[in-house]
Amino acid sequence: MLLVESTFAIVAEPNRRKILGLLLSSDRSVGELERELRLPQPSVSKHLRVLREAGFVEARVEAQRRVYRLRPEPLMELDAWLVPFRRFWSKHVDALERHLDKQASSKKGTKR
Amino acid sequence: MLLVESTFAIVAEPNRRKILGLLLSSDRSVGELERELRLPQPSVSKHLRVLREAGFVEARVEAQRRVYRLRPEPLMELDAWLVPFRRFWSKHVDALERHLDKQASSKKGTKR
DNA sequence: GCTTCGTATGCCTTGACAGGAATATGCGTC
DNA sequence: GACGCATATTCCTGTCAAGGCATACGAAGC
Repeated sequence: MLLVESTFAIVAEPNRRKILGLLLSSDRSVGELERELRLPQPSVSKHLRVLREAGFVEARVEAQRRVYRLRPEPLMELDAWLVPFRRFWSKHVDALERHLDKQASSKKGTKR
Repeated sequence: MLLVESTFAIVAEPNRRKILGLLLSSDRSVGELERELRLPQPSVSKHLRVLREAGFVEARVEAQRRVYRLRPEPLMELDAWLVPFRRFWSKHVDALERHLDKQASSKKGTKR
């Protein structure tokens, strides 16, 4: 069966992050996720299983469909891990502003 | 050569998280990390290389040693990804409390 | 210039997933 | 109860990264 994957390993998978992002705005069935992500259905089901077993999502049965919804706890764990690092970089405000400037300018298409 | 690994994949590795945690309190040489983590030296060097190439750390040369120090940017990226999820769970965690407090703005209609 | 210390790199093996295809299960409809 | 739709599971395969080991490299001291 599936081995112990940390919270971090689970969100390391790009398609799983996309699933979480979609569920952020609203609950979705497997078929909806399948279409929006343009992934084969077995792939979606497998990712959902990983997410479900790790507590990221839960499913409710609705007729023949399973509608998945987001659960906050695992991502809160991830967030908690970041806390001491946030304290660290808040001491480096200059670096922070440089970083945000770069991001903003690259979004606007302004080359450095 | 090493392939491009996402920020997420990089922190998914437990030993790398330990390295980041140690560098949080103070800069450290490879040998210090090696002893504190009880890892073989090549392993430490390899993890440091991954972290360095992804911008998590940088090294300064000090005589024969290389002293590594933390850089905030990549973890800030990770933090940025979490922002919308924080908004999500803040609606859920203290939903009850907020419900009572928000009676003043009764016209808002904040249900889905 | 040889040795030693500190660190990096190369090679190899192993294991964990992700992806694809086929198949199974489960529910609703007729 | 056969069929069809929605989802889950199984099997197989390829890939890629971590770990172990040996070795290379570079600086410093003798």
